[in-house]
Amino acid sequence: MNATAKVLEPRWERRKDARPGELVAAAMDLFIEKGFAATRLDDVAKRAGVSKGTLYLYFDSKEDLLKAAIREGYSEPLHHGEQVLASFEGSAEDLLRLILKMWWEEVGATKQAGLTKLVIGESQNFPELARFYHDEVIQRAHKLVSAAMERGIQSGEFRAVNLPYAQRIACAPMVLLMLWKHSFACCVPNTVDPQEYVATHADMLIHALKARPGEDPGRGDK
Amino acid sequence: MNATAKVLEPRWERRKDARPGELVAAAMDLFIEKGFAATRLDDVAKRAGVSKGTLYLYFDSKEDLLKAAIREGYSEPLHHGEQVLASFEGSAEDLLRLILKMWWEEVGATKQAGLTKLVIGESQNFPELARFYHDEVIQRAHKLVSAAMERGIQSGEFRAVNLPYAQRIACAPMVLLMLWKHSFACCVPNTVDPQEYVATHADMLIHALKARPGEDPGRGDK
DNA sequence: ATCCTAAATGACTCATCAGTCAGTTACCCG
DNA sequence: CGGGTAACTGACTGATGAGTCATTTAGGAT
Repeated sequence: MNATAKVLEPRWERRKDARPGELVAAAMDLFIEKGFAATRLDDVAKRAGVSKGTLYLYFDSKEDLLKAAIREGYSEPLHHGEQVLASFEGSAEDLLRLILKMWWEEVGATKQAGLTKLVIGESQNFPELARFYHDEVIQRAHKLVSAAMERGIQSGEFRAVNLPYAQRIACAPMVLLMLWKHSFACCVPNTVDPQEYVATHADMLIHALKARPGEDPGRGDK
Repeated sequence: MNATAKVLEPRWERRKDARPGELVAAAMDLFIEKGFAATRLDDVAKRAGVSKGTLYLYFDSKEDLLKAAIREGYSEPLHHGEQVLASFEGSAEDLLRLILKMWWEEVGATKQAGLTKLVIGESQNFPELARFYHDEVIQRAHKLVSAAMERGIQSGEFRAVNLPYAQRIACAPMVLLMLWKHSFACCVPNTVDPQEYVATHADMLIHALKARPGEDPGRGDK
């Protein structure tokens, strides 16, 4: 070392405000990369540039850290989707296509998509986490898609499908593509082009929903 | 027990042929119930009525045991599906509806559905397992659905959709319902009726696929 | 009856890691 | 400048569970 180092270089800094965010970011990366059980809190702390003790100054437990990562990862794209829904002025078809496109661009294509897999995998071990994810993420996403479809049904653009189920079925291919990307995609590369997948899904969905003169209107009030 | 017991009752029996099957059955139950990491091999052995040492006479490792459980769980329903496909004589619509119905009855509604979740969750930690599942289960299921859709396209009953993608999109809601049942269903009960879900999916899918006179026959582009 | 061997046992090792806490030190305030 | 405090450290504990292996014994062979 040099002469100044032993005097000036502090071994660490006090950064109370920045720590939680840095820890959550590190945790998100590692949870997504390795899975929940296989991620060591020592590694999370190291990546965030602190020791494990510091981690426990800001989070109660490993589960608490995961919950924070989920909240962090999904709140923004969901908020964006809700804004678009509120302000969009166009056909229900275009709205639905836009929502699917945004879903992929802002969640599916990002690393956050991996969080979905985590939650599904850990839901048995952490029921409270599952409930949290259900209420804060799934419900909001479902409301978005429901609202777009409902708009089309009201205007007569779509058939009167059984909304709570049709809406789930509209979401399923998007969720499964996210899961695919974080499970089989690495073992079996280049099998799915997300662009084409989402485009095909949107087309099939619209085709399934569009009202056509002289046809059965759907099974809406089953 | 009785007077003869102390002489005649053996502490254990030699049952070389029956052990592997019993161990796999026990492992499947516990893996599905608790997840892979949370399942202790001591418990698997206990449920199968043997000690952990015996387990290692028949399986190399915990991963090996999981692989055996997967092979055991899916080979029969897949085989049944392939038989039906080969012998079915009817419209492509009816074939597709039948396949979805069988999928739910023979896999989705049974405990085996939980294995899908396991594999997705552990795919990062065990890439070889992921590849195995992809080749032995996913590929075969995809071929089934593809073949049914292809039949409809050939006969002019269905539109000429982008088959590799449309087929994935047809499977996605089924897979996601299986995952739902083994993740959020226990925390948020009674939200989804599988019968109605599968019925709605089948209707939407057929609606999306059916060729109609005077409409664009092709890939649903605008 | 008794020998032989392989099926079965279960106590053991050893590595892992979440969570703790007594001690250390940056940095603010007077 | 030098005291106080709260941010930070990292060695430690305690629990857990996969995988091992020396020992026991069932049960067929002779």
